[in-house]
Amino acid sequence: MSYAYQQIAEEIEAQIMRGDLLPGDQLPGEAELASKFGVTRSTLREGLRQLESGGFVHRPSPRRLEVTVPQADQLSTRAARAMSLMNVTFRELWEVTMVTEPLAARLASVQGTEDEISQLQQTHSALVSAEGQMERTIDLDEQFHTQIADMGRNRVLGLAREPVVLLLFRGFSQIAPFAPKFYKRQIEAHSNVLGALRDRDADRAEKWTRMHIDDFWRGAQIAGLEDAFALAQRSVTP
Amino acid sequence: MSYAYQQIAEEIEAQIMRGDLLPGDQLPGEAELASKFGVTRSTLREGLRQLESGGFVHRPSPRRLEVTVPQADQLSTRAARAMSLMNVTFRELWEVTMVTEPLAARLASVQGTEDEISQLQQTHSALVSAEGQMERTIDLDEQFHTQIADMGRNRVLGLAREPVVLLLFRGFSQIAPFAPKFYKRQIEAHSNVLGALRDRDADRAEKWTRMHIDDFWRGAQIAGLEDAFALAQRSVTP
DNA sequence: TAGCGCGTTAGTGTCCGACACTAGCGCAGA
DNA sequence: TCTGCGCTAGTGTCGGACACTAACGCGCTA
Repeated sequence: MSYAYQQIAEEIEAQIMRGDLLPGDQLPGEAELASKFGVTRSTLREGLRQLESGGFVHRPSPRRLEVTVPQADQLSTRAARAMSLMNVTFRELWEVTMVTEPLAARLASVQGTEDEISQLQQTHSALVSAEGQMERTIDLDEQFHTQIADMGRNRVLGLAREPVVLLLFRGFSQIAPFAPKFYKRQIEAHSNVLGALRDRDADRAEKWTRMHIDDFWRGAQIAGLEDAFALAQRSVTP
Repeated sequence: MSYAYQQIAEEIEAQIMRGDLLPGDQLPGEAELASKFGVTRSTLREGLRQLESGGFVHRPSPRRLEVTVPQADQLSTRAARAMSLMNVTFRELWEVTMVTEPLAARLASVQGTEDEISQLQQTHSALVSAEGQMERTIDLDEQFHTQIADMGRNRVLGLAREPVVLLLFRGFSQIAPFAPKFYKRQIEAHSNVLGALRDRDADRAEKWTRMHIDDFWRGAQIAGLEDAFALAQRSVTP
């Protein structure tokens, strides 16, 4: 509140929240902004960095600074890292996932398009043929669930569940060695969820999802992970 | 990735995630850091601003820069503003709240201490005596639910629900004028939830919470808010 | 006339040096 | 030993500078 760079960031953020600046709007050059706020470019730039990392502005090209809506994946990554630093346990993650994913499935069964369902089928097929490959299985599992969440047309659910699921499913890498048959059970569960979605059967989709997540939990118990800390390791994205 | 200030922020953040830097650790002075990274103070400071706004470092005193875990309320505020900018609807918020709050109540009935229950009672009493005062009712309502969520000892749930509930309950200000009797119904519902928690009755606590949120939704329907956008207005915190 | 290539220019990322202000340390005095 | 004061180091801000390049406009050519 007291420092100039902070005031600048807050002021511009407030203008965005108020609607004075709309996503897509281009901001003036740094020199102009600096003189408008009565500070040096160095100071102004510190404020801009803060806004940038908050996701309120970004540079589509080096010469263009424009207002944006914070991106979902940026928020998810931040949240996941924060949770990891807070040493949240798999139990905490699981308890939440037990309510978000069944909801996602229910919504998807109502809102999902045929197109999305066949895309989901493709992801599922890829998962089937990845049996035994841990890293790939984790990625595809996460993708399967995220696709379902997207089908539900609920961005709030998307934001709330993404970091949680991200951290939880990473735990599969610690479960798989203890229970190799989990690959098969996972495939079977996904297959049942997919079928329910195809039939537009909300209750069945929800029920199978719940059982699926519950099964995951049994795996975590076998691996002794219940109260272990979940780690956010950045997966290599080449 | 390419700019120096960004590399610095990423490098330090990585050290924190990796555990090379632990929360509470003090960082060297800016001059020393700058020379360590081979950049000027100005450039280094831009990186620090980015870390600061990400919640990874903070200044307890102007002379001390230390590593921190991102604070929950900071993340919630960011998420709430992002959701608001994404023009999320009350329907989306409600659908998620319908699963988070009942879960919170269930966990609270198991994990909550007697002390916390009596604190909750106090919040409830304050709500009763605030009947008719909209702003105060909204604040106390949010506090009541947040206290329950905290009782559940699940930080993931806390992070996931906070921004959602924050935005949703603000909508009460648009419902109240249409349905003045909602004050009474809210008080009654809270009272029932409180009773269930006192009896450690998880099912009843969950059920009443669900009904309570559902009731809220009926109010939103009466006010025609179902697909209206939820706004994140910063409440004045003096 | 329309399309293309090239030079110019404005704007960004980074650097350098400087100064006021103050938190926190050490030292001197009681 | 405790208290008060000056000093120092470190932060926030300033002003100016320079290399590099994206974007614009201009003229040239077909």
